[in-house]
Amino acid sequence: MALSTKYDPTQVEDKWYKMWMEKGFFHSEPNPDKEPYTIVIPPPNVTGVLHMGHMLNNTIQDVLIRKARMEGKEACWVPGTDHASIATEAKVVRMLREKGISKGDLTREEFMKYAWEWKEKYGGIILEQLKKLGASCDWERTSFTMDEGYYKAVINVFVDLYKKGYIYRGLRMVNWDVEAKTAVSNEEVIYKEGGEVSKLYSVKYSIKDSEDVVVIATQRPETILGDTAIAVNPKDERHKHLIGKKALVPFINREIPIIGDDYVELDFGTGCLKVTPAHDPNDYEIGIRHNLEVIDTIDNDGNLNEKCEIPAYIGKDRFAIRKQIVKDLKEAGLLVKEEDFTTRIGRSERTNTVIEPKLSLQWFIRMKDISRKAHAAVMDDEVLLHPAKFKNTYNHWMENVRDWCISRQLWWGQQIPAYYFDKGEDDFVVAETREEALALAKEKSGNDSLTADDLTQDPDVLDTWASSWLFPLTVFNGFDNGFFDKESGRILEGANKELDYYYPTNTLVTAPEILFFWVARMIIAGYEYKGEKPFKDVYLTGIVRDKQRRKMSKSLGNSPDPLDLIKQYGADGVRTGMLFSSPAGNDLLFDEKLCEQGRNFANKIWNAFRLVKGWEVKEGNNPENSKPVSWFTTRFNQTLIEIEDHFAKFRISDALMSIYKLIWDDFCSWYLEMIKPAYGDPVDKATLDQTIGFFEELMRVLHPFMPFISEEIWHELSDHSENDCLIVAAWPKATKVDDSITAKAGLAFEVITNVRNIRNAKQISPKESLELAIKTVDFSKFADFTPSIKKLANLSSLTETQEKVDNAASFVLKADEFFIPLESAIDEEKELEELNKQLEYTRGFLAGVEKKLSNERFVNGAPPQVVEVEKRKKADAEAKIKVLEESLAALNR
RNA sequence: GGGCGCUUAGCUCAGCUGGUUCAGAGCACCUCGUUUACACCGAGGGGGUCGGGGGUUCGAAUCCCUCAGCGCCCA
Repeated sequence: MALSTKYDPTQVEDKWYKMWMEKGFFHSEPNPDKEPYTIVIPPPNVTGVLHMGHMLNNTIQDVLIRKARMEGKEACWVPGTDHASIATEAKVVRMLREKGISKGDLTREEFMKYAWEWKEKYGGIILEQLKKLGASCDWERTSFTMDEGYYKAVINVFVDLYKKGYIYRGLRMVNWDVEAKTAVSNEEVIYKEGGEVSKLYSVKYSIKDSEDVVVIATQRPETILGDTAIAVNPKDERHKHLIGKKALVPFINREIPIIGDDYVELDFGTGCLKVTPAHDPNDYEIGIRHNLEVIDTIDNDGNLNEKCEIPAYIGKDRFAIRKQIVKDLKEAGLLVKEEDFTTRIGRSERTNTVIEPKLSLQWFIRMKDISRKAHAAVMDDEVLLHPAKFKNTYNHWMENVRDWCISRQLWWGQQIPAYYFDKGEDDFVVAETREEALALAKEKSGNDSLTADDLTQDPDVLDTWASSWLFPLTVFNGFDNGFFDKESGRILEGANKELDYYYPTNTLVTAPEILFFWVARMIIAGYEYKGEKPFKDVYLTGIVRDKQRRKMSKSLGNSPDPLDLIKQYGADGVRTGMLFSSPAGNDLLFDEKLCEQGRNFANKIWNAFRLVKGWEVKEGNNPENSKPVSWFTTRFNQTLIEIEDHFAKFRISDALMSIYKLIWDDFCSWYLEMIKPAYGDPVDKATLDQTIGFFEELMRVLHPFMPFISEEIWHELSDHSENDCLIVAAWPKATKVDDSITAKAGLAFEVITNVRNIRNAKQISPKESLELAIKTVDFSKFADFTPSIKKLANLSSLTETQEKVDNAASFVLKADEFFIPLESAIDEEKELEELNKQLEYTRGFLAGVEKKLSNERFVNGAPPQVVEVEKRKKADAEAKIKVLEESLAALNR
């Protein structure tokens, strides 16, 4: 059999993924005999394609779920996608525009048809791509946040929260596009680089019952008529005497208070700020702080309305009025100054029109009470955040939790189930269906003649997070009929087999940037509806950045295509590369070299497999190999314990590094070299069986990280029946082993390294065998590994000596002296130099230890074992110094 | 402006409640090597007074104070 010296993942990976799918290894059903282990995927946006963040995130989830599966748990990883209302709607609108269709020309139903078509076409891309990565999701459970059942769940919850009094309508500043006559999200507002040229006007307001005036600076004089205060900084010596007085709005002479507020910057404009709560987000905040009146003078189409109180302005465009009012102010002698000014102006991505900040009625969830349990859960470690530093951040957010605005002026999403039966602010009802709404509306209005046609459903949809916060409940149909009790507003216990079995899930793996948007809210929903946390552990990954620390993004073009990477390095290589440098919560500075390292690792494993597979076998055993075998058994078990510890602490990259070193260093560099038969010789059956056994154990431990190559080698190493796949093989359990052998092996390795070092220093070929003589009081301690030392250091003999050996290279370990006789004369000069260097270092070391030991307070104060260690260090150093001094004396003779 | 966090080898980072994991790992680097599983490799090696200063302690990368620089979140 001629196996390639290079491992080729392309064939192997597709083959095994297909096989795993066919055999249904990914699928889970509730099984009372097994402990469940559940992960719900952070559902990727339907608009997206796979990016490096997904790669990292899903690799970690796959590692966890595969390990759990091997541990014999009922492992269930639920995949899904998120409808991402803003992003998706923007994409669909753009797609339509390219076709020459404007959203405004479509009915809601027509638009939704296009949107669904778009979703069907592109919405599953990421999930398909995840399969290339090896993600072992239970694809039969794939969920989408706008699925029929999911949609209903979201509506159920809205109605329920409304009934419980958590939902209310309130004012909020939105970005209003006066041309499209719609609110747009922050993401859809474009700010031109470097700002836009505008003017800053200084305008005189008179002060009531006084000859004084106050001069304010404004960019938007057309909003003067909506002013409800003038603010100055209370620290401002120039103006603070004005606080408490009243100013008069130009032309209409409305009295407005002069207030003090820190928001006002002393050196901007005149230091006096006109406050127009209806037309500026900051002014709105000031308005709330000072309880100011809100006067909305601009209509939805951008024209001034009757609230401006000046008939000549009513019905005219805001920018026309800006010109007009500047002229009027000038004529009235109220305009003090007019200067050029560069400012940040937001324009609508869709229409390029200047965004009008506009107050509108939105839906909110009152957060304080509903989040109380979720807050405590994290603080009390009921839900564990990894790394724990995020507990602080979480605490801070929860303590200052703000009400959540859940309405969005969009169509793609769950339409808010509120129905208006008249124009008044309170003339609405909330119900799951129009029929129920009608009944409620009749009752509320007292008008029994209302018909379904008289009801108008709120056109807005819910924030996407207001659906995805239900994800861990909804993927198990938590709100379906029969499972959700509408009276109590609780999910029933014992009714839903799946939810009862899988919930709470075990681990959530996600990015810290959505700790509040998503994670906190899932915890809130979990306690509100199930009375139980949604997950036990939250693993927060870092952000994948490029080498310049920039976040990898498509728009920057600094992100490699993950599928290209997989083609180049194999999924195993890329997974390993992602994990190599990603401690929890730390950003990952991605470098393709990491994937290369992963690929090289796969190749290393492959070649170890080729070696073992290539040996001829003879019956019997080889006693010389028994110590190497016990040594590796010990190393394996020690490492396994280490790995379990890393996993318990969610240190996935450390766990991987432990395996990496176990395979590369311990198994390949030491163990295989020790038991390897001479070229052309067969291996004895006992050693081969042991070695194959080790290899299989290594593949088990490797499998969660590199599922493909491990599965491939598993089947090639020995005969496994068709269903005996590594993916469902048992995870090894650490057993108690003899640790003393590692010290003996360690000594042997040290000897080998020193001999090799001498070879290197003296330019002696590894092919040339050497003799080694040891001057020691206990020669027997080398016995166990003598064959290994001879083999790996290429020694023709290893003997004990009572005397120093002349004309030999030498080295010292503790009190033992090692001699390698050389044919050519040794360079005494160099030898002296080397010995002196070592002596100097050891004397310095000894001095330090002695200083410590002569300190009475150390000897009395430190724990006995610490003092003991120092004493041993002292003895070792003294012995070594003695040997070194003797060697020097011999050389100087 | 409020809050959180970071600074350890050229790079990316470990280092939990102070003392044998105490100065570490991986990568990169340097020297030698086409030897018989692997050059996607092997053998060996160099490199940091743990951001600066002060303090607590017998003992500090680790605890406290302070200064400097950086990052993130919220406004």
